[in-house]
Amino acid sequence: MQSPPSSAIRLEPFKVACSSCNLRELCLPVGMSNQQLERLDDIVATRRSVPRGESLFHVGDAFNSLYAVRTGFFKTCVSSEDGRDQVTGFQMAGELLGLDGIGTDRHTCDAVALEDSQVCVIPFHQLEDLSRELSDLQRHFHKIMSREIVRDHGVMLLLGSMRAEERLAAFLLNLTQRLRTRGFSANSLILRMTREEIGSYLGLKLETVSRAFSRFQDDGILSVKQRQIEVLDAEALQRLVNGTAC
Amino acid sequence: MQSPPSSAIRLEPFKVACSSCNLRELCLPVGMSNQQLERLDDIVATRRSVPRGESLFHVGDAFNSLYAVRTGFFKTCVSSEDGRDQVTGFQMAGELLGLDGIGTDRHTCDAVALEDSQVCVIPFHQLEDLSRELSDLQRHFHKIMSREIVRDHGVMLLLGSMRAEERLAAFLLNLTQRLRTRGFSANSLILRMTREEIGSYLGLKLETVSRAFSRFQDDGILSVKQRQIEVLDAEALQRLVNGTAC
DNA sequence: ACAGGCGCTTGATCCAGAGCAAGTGCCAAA
DNA sequence: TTTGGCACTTGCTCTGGATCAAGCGCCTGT
Repeated sequence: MQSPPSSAIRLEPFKVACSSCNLRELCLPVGMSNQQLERLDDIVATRRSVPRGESLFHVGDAFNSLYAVRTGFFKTCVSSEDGRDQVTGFQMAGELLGLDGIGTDRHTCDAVALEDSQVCVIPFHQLEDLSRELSDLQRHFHKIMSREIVRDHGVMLLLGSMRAEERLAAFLLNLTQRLRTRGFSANSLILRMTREEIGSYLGLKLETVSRAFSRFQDDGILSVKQRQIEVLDAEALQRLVNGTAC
Repeated sequence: MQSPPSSAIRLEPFKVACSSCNLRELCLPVGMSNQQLERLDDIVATRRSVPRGESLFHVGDAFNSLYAVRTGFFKTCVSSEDGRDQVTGFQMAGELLGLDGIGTDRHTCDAVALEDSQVCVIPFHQLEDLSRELSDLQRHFHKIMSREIVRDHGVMLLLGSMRAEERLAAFLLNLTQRLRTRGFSANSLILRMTREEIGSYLGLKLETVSRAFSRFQDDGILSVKQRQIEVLDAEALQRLVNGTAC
């Protein structure tokens, strides 16, 4: 069950500090005082680089740490015994990876870097120890887990009841929303994933995703040049998600 | 946003005790010592009865407590602005409700009793306080949240990549598995939910669910009499889920 | 015992998205 | 610069499940 240590693993020796990280308003430290942040710095001691295409962890790997994305972009995917594959999420800077492993002490999904990425390693048992001391940290960690559950429910709603174009619209709005939070333009984005990965996430085939992109372009909602997307009419996307545009 | 206090609310005045509950091996107390259990008893002080068809909480309700199902059966559902509805789960004895509310201090789904039910009320902030003292409790609570995330990923896999009959087979196997854990027969079960609710959970229309049941009956996999189901060939269900039966 | 209604089944038709196939465009390696 | 391959697009056909419609059966309340 144990994967061989990946050649991708590179531990960075230099000092890592949540307290001086420009993601501290997005990441695990949200809402913590400087004093508390120093305690967190003590346990988040290492970073790890993951080149594009490599895995941060695999299904079945022993679970020891959570990972906070510092730079780059990941997908997580689960697969059934017979090889069916499902992308369960895409993670960008400031988001946590590895929550799936807590329940069984083994990771239950693969986390794959979609571009050269760097993560902060958060040894989980130390995080638990520290969160017994710092109630702000404890509370925030619980909120992060809960929000992941709520996010998953949103994806279920999407998969269970939306049509192809509605799904893609919801996906694009979600992406631009998260990019905006990170200070990027709300209208221009570069997709880090293939049509097939988008399709897997949305429960569609890659051809259907491609056709939906083309349709959006024909309708003047998007400009699509391969993975370079310009959102020309965000309200139209929103109307699609709301089902108003039928 | 606040729902009026439901006529369904009935607080039970008598003593509640996790330490003597026959669900303690399934529920929040898993793995706790007797001494620790007494501390938990102190905060889980009340029960609440929820008659069939009534809600334990609604979307938008203030979040204060988690609820452990003591008896009965619930569904949780989310809905989008335009009224699309999605059942996100079914909960039976020993399972927790309300984890969705932690992230925003508001519930993000409705929890509806599908039969007359009783839940234990677990004031969340007291649970957080106590779990800062009892690392076993803390660890177990984290595992519960993580498993919920993993469960949700499984549902995404189902919704994203399985065919109708495979979905129903997976659903039935999951139900019988959970019933078995609770000491019930693995082969005979009474569904507490309608075809429409099953369909919503599985991303199918009620007619499709009904047809799949009929098909399973024709194939000798199930005996179906309305909501009374006999599993005649569990291996066939398993093969369907594995995709082996194509 | 009876009536009413809801939940369920089943048949017939329709259609969104899957599946298949061919062709294009872009990037990377030789 | 050329070549190969992968990602993507697009057209055509097919099909699983949705939709529409009719009828049945089983509770529940009177």
